[in-house]
Amino acid sequence: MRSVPTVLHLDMDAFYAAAEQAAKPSLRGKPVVVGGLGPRGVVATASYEARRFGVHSAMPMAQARRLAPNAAYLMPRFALYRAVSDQVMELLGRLSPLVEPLSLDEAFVDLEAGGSADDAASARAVGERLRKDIRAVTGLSASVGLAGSKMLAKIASERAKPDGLVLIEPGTERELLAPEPVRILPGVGPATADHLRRAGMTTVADLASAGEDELVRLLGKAHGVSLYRMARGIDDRPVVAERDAKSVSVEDTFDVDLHDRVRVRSEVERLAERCVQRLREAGRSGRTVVLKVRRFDFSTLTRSETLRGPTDDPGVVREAAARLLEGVDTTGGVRLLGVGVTGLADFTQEDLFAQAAREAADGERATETETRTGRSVGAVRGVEGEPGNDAEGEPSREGTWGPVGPEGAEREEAAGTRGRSGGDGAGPGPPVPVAARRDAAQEEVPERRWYAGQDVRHAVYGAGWVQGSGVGRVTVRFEEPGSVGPGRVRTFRVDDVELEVGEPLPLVGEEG
DNA sequence: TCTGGGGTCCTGCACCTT
DNA sequence: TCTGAAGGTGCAGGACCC
Repeated sequence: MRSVPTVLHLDMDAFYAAAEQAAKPSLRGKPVVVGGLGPRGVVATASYEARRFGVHSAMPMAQARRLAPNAAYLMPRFALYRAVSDQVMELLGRLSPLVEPLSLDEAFVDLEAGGSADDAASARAVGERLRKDIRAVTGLSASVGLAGSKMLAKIASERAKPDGLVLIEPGTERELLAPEPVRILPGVGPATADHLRRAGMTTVADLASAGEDELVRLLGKAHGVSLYRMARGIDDRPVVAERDAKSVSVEDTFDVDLHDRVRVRSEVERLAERCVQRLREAGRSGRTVVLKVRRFDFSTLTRSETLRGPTDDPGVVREAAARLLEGVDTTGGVRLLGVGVTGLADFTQEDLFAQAAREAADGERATETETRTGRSVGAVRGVEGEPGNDAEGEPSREGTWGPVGPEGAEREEAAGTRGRSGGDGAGPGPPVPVAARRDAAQEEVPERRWYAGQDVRHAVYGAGWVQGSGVGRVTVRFEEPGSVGPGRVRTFRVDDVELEVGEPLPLVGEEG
């Protein structure tokens, strides 16, 4: 808690949807919904125009389509969002060395640590200038909250939305929070709110007057203590710049529940390989392998196994995940599978083994190697019984073809669904999984697939984006972020050789 | 109506070691 | 040698966040 409002919370307004509107002039002022387009997709972000129809984040896509049938439904394009996010984070970095990104579109900044503000007036000025700079550089609007703590800065930015700035003067927080519903406090979700409601507490004032002991009794030690403090406006959490990931995971929801046990197993192995690929890209290894299964009835269970040492070997993770699957009953069907790795380290058991081997080979300091854990390598690898898996181990890191762009893997993450269903004709359905793409590429030239919102380039008409595709045709609108007014629409055969995948264009000219 | 994906943190229980 | 308490670790599930 500070006596000056120098904790800044930045939140980009309807970020994904706003970025799409900035990239596609014909969508400006229109309802836009970004999310998974498959039958089990959900809304990631809805533009403010779409929100007027009742569409909001985490809503099933099918429901969103019923509420706003005329909205534009687009797949997320993380390469674009990440590029914009990098620009924004760069601006924040100029204000302070202490910037804590929460996601692509949100961050805390400690203005005091950066010496950029030391009272309410200077903090407000910094916030307003930041909003102007963000608009100039990205073309997008952002909301800013300023307060003496992270909790209140976040509440302030929520109140500032859209496109505003709210400063909460230190000293006024208790009074401000008292009448608010308990859900305003971080960490209070639907379950906790319901729990509290049953105990007769619906407002922050109710929590503050209930006392710490009562909240601990209801919610447990950690949650109860922190909630009591927050209810009284006390939040001492510092802005933390560096935070190491603690786990890496991948998961897929299937368009149709899987019943075939062999298929389930092959999907688990494929997910394990994708997980290890991500792990390796991050330069990490992990010790505990986690399998996640969501069954037909939405019940979810996890199974985990801790290895003797950290690994980034796809064969080891694949086999561990397969072993975990053995103990799970999948009769009735599986709608989601996931594989994750926790207990991350910057080295692998194999590194230690190699190091120990080198030292042993040197033969000079035999006693020193005693304490190393290299001896358990045999166990980690040996259990798997796959001494040769290194050769086939590493999955393809490119493995894309046709219209699936360089950020294919990211779209796959966000699409939420997999498989071949063509959807409703407005889009070609979710992208083809990496493994399937690799297999197909080896066999024959597959039909090219395009998805709604995708960037394309035509040899004659230039840059544009896919409006929809189906029955062998793809419809493209030719416009760029800087275009004046909606661009022209043309329809092509999906295999038109003059049409190719395009790169996201900067939302604002290079000068911006 | 029908519920994504990638995370973090906490709790409770079982088991093992000291 | 046996027993019980305490603490650490592994595991599973739940809640929450963006």
